[in-house]
Amino acid sequence: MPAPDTTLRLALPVPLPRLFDYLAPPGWAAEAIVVGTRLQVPFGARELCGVVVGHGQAAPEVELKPALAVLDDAPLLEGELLASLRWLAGYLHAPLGEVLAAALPAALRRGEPLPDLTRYGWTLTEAGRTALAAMRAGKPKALAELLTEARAEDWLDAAVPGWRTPLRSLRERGLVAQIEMSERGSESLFQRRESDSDPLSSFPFSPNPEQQAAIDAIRGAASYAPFLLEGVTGSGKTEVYLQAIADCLARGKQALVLVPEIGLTPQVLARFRARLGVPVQALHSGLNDGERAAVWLAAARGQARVIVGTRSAVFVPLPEAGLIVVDEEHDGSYKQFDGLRYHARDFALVRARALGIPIVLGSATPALETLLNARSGRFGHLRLRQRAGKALPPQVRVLDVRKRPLQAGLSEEALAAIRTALAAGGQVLVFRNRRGYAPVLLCHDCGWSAHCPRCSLPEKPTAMTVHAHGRRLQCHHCGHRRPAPPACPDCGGLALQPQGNGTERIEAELQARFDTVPVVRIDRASSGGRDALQQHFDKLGDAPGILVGTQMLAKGHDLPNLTLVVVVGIDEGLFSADFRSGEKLAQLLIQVAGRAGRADKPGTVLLQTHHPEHPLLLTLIQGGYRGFAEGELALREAAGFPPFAHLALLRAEAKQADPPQQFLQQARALLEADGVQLAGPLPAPMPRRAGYVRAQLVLSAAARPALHAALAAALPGLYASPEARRVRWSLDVDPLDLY
DNA sequence: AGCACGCCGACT
DNA sequence: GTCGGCGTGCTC
Repeated sequence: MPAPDTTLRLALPVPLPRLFDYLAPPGWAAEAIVVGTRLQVPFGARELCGVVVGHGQAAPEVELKPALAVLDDAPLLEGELLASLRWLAGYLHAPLGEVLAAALPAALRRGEPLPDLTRYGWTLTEAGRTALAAMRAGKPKALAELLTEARAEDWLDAAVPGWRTPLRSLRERGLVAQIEMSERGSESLFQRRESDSDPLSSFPFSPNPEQQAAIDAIRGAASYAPFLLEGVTGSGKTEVYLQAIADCLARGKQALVLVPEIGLTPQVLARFRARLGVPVQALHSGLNDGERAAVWLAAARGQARVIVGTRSAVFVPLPEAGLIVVDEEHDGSYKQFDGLRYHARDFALVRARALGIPIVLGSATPALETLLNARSGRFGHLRLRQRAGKALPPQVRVLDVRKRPLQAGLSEEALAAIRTALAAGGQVLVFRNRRGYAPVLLCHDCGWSAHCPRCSLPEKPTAMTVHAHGRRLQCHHCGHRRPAPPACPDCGGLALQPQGNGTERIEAELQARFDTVPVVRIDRASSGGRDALQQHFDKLGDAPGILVGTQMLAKGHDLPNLTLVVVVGIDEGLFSADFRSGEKLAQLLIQVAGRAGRADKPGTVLLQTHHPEHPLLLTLIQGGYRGFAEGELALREAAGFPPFAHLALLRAEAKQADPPQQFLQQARALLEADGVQLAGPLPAPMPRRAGYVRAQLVLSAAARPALHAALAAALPGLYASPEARRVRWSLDVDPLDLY
């Protein structure tokens, strides 16, 4: 008979690549504490909350400490979720403790007790009923009138913004009392429906044949089945999701819906709630820790049946899982950019496989990875080609701005088009392609820009980025460097300039020129949140006006009067240091173009560029996103980039330049392996940020196993190396950006 | 990552 | 004379 297990193996939230063993707390047998339970333990000079991930026998070489307390009666992490998280730790080469910490809601990660899932509500007391008639008109009275019926707090949150202020005055006078309502998830939160029968039943929905085929395919999946649902804006993807979710609910299963950060608007939630007719739990950054923990736990207990959330919602437990939907699957916000660098879409696929359920990835502009999976037959490919309504596609025109005078980045032609659109009573969107690109040198006279002569394909050039205050150019793929030319090598002109006009300057210029209409700038700095964004749109109304902004404006709120979209700054996307920039630009252009024009008024899209003949623009305009994607996939294959190769990026930064170089040099030596190409150490394309010098090492391999083997072999040495202590370093498996 | 321990400058 | 700078070492 084997010796009984006497120790507990814990995953702790520290960036150390190992587990820690403890004795059971006094009065406990180690065997009685099951895997997935949280324990409070002493750790050095502090206390931590860790998760039991195994048992063992006492090792004689180290003196083990006893744990301080058992925090859960039942395992918090178990089954498929725990198994998938173990897999994720291996895939990301991250400590299990860090992965589990990322998966748990913050309150539970800190060791707080499980939240109370009781729904509380408020209602009038006897005294309140008596006093009601005599109350003065005002907010307290209005609230008191509502509370003649018992109202749940979540109902009040939705129906009466700021209700807690008048509530306080009522409570202080003893007019209201808190009561317990039914459990979270057990009743409809936001509407009483006349017909409480089947979800969706009271809404007429007649799917077109393509929608029906998609719904049937998802419904017919009995086990793991990944689908790409490809359809342009307005083609009815959401209806397909809703039908598939309703079907999943009818089978008694839970559904998880992931949406991008900007996609989780109150409108989207309201639509899901209204159409499904069951409670929909939202999980997003606007919730406080207690609310997040409550939703997470409600999912774990099977009380939450539909969970709609952003990236981190991919970590909710789904004991009765039936379906996962990833909307706008190409969206970059699914990838976490600091801490644990996971990709929620990819992890959702892993979970769906482990859970044995269908998963739907929806997009009008699928990521090339996803498209390749669909093309190779690994994913089912569902297409929605028909547009609801009869909105006409916008007219797209390319504006050649070479040698044209620019006002804050805008050409005379663009300004004239804006003038005309405003005069006709329309609204204008001036869209500035994403800021934050590494600076690239561009000749304004002829459009020339510097490409790496060593590693560029002629058709897929890799731009060299500007370093050393404009004196030097460097390729961050292969490290090739050369001095920046004093004049354009092609046309001899002296109009070489790093790209980039911020939205502030564009706004100022437009405001000066068009002082009779409102000019509203929207970017992360100027818009404080979802509500603020909506207020900006409200401010504009239907009247002529100009919106200036980046990313955030690419989709979302409908602007029925938007007749002209001007896109500037696309050259940085055409010629960028990053191999994915073309894909991102194509996705963005399709998205912004989709915002121009409505059924009755076709819109116009103007693309300002120094490269009117660029193949990306030509294929996109002629062949749409699919045309672009086919060409881009061929180039990626030829150049050996994802999805035909697999990358990992080792980054390091420090206040001085030397330690990152030394660390990465050391890493390079450790990572040398068959089937893995290494590039670097190189300065990061944006080498300085917040006083830190950043450098990186790119790993690439044709086959994943070789990449992972090299990482697994090298990481222990990296953690142990003295160089590692002198830098902040991180490993990014499947990086989205090479910077 | 924290947190302690450990040796050298400007302050009550 | 101390408070405090952050270098390096460890955490079952």
